[in-house]
Amino acid sequence: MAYWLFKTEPDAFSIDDLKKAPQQSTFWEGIRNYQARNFLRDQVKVSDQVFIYHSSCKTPAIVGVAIVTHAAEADPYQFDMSSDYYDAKATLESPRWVGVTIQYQRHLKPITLAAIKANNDITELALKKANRLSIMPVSEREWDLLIAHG
DNA sequence: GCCAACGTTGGC
DNA sequence: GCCAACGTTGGC
Repeated sequence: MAYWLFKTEPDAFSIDDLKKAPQQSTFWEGIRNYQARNFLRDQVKVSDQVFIYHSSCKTPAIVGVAIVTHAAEADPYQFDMSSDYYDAKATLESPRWVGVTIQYQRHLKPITLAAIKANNDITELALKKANRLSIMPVSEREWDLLIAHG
């Protein structure tokens, strides 16, 4: 089992939206970054644990935990010409973009970016750098530290 | 709203 | 395959 951090803009889709969704689940669509795509396609597995992180908002923070309930599938929006996520180079035979399905687990007392940056025990997490990855791995050690901290 | 950091594109 | 120009992300 592995641990991940997924970024989302709460104005677009927040952890509360996830909690309110049917089956408290959602297909995590719209990832259009190759490094993030590769993680989703190759490494994110059912039962992996996911930190939900709110970005581009007043207080950027890890706000809760979700669990992966379905491994990577083609993101249907890449084929939808009316979608912002449409990609003319993607084909049904070889989809370029994928998404996974996650289910809400629980809220956490928000672990703010400021707190993470100030925590000298957290050294590997890509958030520490000016990293714009929307899907990033979290080591088991740092996951446990963050859970205990928050 | 600004802007630094970084990813992507495209000409050569 | 290099790299400049451009676009996007995301914290502040």
